[in-house]
Amino acid sequence: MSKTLIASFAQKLLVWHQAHGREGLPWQGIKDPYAVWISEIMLQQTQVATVLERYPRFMARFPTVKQLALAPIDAVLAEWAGLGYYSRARNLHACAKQVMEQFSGTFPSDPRLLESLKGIGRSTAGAIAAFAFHERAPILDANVKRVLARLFAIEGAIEEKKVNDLLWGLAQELLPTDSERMPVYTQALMDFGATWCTSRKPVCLSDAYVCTFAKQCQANLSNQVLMLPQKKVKAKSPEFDADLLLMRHQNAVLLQRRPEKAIWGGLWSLPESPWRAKANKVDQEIQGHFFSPEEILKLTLPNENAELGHKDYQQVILGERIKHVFTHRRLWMQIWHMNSAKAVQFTDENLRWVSLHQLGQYGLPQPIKLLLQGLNPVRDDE
DNA sequence: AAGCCGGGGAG
DNA sequence: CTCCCAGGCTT
Repeated sequence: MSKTLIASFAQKLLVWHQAHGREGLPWQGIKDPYAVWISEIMLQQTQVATVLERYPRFMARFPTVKQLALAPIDAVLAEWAGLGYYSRARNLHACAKQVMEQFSGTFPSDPRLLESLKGIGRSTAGAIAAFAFHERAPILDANVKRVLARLFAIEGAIEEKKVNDLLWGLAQELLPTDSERMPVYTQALMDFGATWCTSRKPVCLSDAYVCTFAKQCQANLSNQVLMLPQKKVKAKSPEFDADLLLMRHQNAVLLQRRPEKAIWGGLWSLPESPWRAKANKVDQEIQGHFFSPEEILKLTLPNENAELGHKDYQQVILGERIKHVFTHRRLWMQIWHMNSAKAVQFTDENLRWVSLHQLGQYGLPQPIKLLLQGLNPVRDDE
């Protein structure tokens, strides 16, 4: 490795940051560990533009770790709805309780202790320690992995442990000696990866600017920038079909809480059939139109079918067909509309009638939220 | 080591 | 369309 580059990297990066760093992001320059922690979790795998709107809202709703710890999980999930990766919200809540109980409500500064908390891995621990406590702890997010893989022309898929260990070692070596520089250095590193050393349109390949590291970057010197970092090829995501029951009783709709381990874990959604491998076109047309009300109930509410007796509903109407794309799956949801003559009381606490006006209090999957927003409430005087 | 977990923006 | 992202957890 280039000793010269390692020795001069932090200083050069800081000079770059002074001229080209991002400004005006609401979580920049924050010292409150709680506020730093929320921003770091929210920004995991999530775009800045999205977080820009949601971060202030979350902080206003849960201003302190104590208030977050005392809040019901449904309130946290409702505030998190639409952000995805809902284990983050569940872990956030659990972590707040941990901080209250194990650390008397004060975040520890030691990255190893931070890493012992729910939902905080090595990189997030490093970020919190650096931003809030000026600790000389490295981060290794996608930005840093890309920057380092290019600077040092590191071969091999970054998913491999050997490569990952190498990157962590470099991230540690490159840290500024002066711990007081850690917040701005960490911010600069992310800014550089996010705005200059980007995945598909890095500055070194345009003529807008000359990259600060053009003469040191091994990938640039060997014309390999777009080929690094290397990644393993992912399998094509499988496709599934599912049937969802949209049961209404006046202004209320029947919601069901999803199991924690599943996709959309812990959120409230419509009763849903098991997923099945997507059928071909002919099968779709055959199945699509021949479900009876009994069959829909049996598919989506197998254990509650008896409670929701046959006399309580009239007919089933073939509704929307919604395509939803996940990172590793594609799902086609067939919505079946039914009306219930009465609001059957369920013994299952995971089933609940919810007024259309109170949907905001529930964490709903984004496509379900959009679907239910399109429903017209029945007027009270009708 | 590999799979799982969302959603939206960029190209 | 595909790829990408201020990752971490589970198996």
